[in-house]
Amino acid sequence: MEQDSTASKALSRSQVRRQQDIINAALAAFDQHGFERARIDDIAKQAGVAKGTVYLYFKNKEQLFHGVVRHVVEPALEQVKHVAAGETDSASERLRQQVNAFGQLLSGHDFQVILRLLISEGPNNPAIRSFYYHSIVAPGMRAFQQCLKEGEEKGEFKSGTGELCPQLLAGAPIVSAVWQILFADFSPLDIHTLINQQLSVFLEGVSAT
Amino acid sequence: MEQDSTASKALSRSQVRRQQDIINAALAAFDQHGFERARIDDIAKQAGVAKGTVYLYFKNKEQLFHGVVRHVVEPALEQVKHVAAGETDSASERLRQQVNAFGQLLSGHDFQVILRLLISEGPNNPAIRSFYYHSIVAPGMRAFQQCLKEGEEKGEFKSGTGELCPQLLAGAPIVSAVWQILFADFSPLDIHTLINQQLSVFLEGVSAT
Amino acid sequence: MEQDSTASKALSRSQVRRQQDIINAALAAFDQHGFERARIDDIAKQAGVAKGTVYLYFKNKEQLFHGVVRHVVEPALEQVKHVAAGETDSASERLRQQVNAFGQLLSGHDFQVILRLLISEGPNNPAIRSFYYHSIVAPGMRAFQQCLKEGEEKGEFKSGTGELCPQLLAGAPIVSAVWQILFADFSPLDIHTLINQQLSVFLEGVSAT
Amino acid sequence: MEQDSTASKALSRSQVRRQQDIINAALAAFDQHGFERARIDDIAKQAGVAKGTVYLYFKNKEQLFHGVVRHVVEPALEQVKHVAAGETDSASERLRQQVNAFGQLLSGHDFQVILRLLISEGPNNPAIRSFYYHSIVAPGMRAFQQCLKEGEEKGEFKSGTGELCPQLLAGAPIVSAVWQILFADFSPLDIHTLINQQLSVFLEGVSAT
DNA sequence: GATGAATGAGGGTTCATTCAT
DNA sequence: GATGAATGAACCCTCATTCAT
Repeated sequence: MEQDSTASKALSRSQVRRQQDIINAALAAFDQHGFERARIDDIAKQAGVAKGTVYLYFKNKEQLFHGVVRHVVEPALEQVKHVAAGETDSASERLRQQVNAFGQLLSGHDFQVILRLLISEGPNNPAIRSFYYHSIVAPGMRAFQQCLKEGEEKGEFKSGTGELCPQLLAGAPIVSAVWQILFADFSPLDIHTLINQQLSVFLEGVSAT
Repeated sequence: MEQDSTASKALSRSQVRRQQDIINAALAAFDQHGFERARIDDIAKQAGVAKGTVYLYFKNKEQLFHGVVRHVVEPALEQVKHVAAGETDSASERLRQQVNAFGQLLSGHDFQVILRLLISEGPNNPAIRSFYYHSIVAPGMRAFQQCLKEGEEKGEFKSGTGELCPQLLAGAPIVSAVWQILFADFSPLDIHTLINQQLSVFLEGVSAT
Repeated sequence: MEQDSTASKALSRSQVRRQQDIINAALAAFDQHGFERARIDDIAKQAGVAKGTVYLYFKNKEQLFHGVVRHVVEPALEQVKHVAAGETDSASERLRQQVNAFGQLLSGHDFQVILRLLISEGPNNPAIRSFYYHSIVAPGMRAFQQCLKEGEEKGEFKSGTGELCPQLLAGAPIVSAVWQILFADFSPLDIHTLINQQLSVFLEGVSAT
Repeated sequence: MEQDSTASKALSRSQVRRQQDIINAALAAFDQHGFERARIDDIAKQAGVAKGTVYLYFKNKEQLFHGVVRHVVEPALEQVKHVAAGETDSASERLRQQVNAFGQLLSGHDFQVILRLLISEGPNNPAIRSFYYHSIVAPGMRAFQQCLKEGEEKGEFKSGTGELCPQLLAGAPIVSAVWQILFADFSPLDIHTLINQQLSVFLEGVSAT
């Protein structure tokens, strides 16, 4: 009944647990050393299993990488749908919620690791890029655009707002995450501050009057 | 006296040429395969030198990476200074120029490669991050902030604008570059369009009236 | 009392069946991939049992190999005794029968597989070589020699024939089998043709007059 | 001028020496343990080079195997041509020479090792089988058949001899080699004795009278 | 200075064997 | 007894770096 829809084979409770352990160990190792330098041996040790066991759950290192990405991204999908489906009257308010939700995701450490891994390995890994794009990015952009359009139609936003690139709204979250990855130890940057500033300026900039 | 300020030893004309060849070959290889997977062997072949020769110019692969980053970043430093020192009366106009210049940089392929490499290898390479931060990023952010402050003082921008994070203005260029790296083959995104939209909305949002 | 003389433990009917299944699967796998490259996993799957089950019937891969060899060789032992004990008057005729019987064995696919495995693995496996030598080869050679001697004594073969190496008569069957293993796909060779030609020439060459 | 016709790349004197060392070490290791169980590490050590060096001379273990086979087989090709081109008047005499030459080859340890390796690995390695068949076996068989035909035409051999399978004459050498590989430690068998006996009986069996 | 053959540590992956269920 | 998940030693091959020429 409560079959996991994405699992290729039915796994027992303890097997699921083990797989999670391996994924978490891999996430930590990828974070610390990057994909290439992460050692399967270390991941196994960290997960408390033998090296060979990793290969019972993932065909090879690349599939393990896929597993890690899915593990971090999938829980966010629900959230994305939920926020996108929000039914607030005010377009501004919905935009605030959506951008904040997006920022919430990218402020989490795991998501930043995935972003970094994606940028590192993505160019040689179209499959993972495709998964990420179609499951998170494209829906997110569509939701942003929908807001902009509706806001314009309702007269809340000035004319032309609906034609803006939705990527504009991703600016603050993305910049924050990249800054966090690269420059956090030279100068801190609070992601929510940045997002709020962006939202304020943006909404002011597109408001109808 | 005719010592090159960054090189540890004086290089003859042909040696400089050779070093450039190696750096260009390395840039191409790092772009194509990422830092870890790029082979010194291939780089040497591409540069038309023997493998050992690479080690005459760079102590090891990591120093070669540094060389590549410097090679791409240094020419931009002049430009940054120049734009920052621009003396246009209008703060809006200077901001436009500065953000456009920043976007110009990040729209170049080489700079996108460096951004990607930085995100990939930076976390394990504080030196390179530091170099990049202090030579490009910090000055850029200072220039942005200076504009915002002056604009507010002159009454061109509304009160509070000078306290905004300068990173806000990096949003469009950074998002464009990341998008280019990851999603260009799923959906195109023109960097200049995005920057212009961001500038319009932003300036509208902070204008004094 | 109803103990199987070669098995270490009494096996039930269904267990014997299982053991046979495993042996047959192993024979097929050894044939297809050779001993080293054959996977216990595949053998188990092919035999319709779990991997661990193989180890209930055979201590390890080498013992499984022994089992396979015995499985193919043992049924032939009866035949060898029977033919060797043949009581035809004519020495030529008995020789014909014996060599043909030998050829019959070696024309079978299973026996060719065993020959190949023996040549591959025998050098590192004196036990298996010894078993094969003492159970099949030595008796066979003795039977050949007996024929030659009796034929000479009876005046059917010329003087000195009894001193010929009995291995001479193994020529055609062995060459055929090796040819089959190695060169069948470049040029066919019919084992029975070769044996008949050998017998004709040989008998002509040793006949008394 | 004295360029080696088979080498893909020109090798210096010392490189040729090194390649020979590696081949010899590999031959010894393959002999002792078989192809699969032979360790590149051991081969390198035995050859007095580092493990990586083996891969400078051979792309992988299989190419090393090819190299070993060629190394043993190629020197024999000259001999084969020479003997096949012999111009003795008597067909019997030429046959004697040819079979003895064949036996000479197969009595050498190296050739026996190659035979064993071929039987072990050949079934999964059509290329090596093909090389062996076309360079040694087929020419040998043609030479035998030519002798038989000419002997019959000259009236030296009885009618029908020209239609015999040439493989008949390979009997003694092959049986000797296989015996040597498998049963030498149970019962010795002198290859030249066997060959001489085979030749005597055969020639007696096909002589015209 | 330039070369490229040689090095050898290192890592992903396989697979015979074990053992808790 | 039967299972198959878990183990971890073993091994092929790669590649950054060195150094004799």
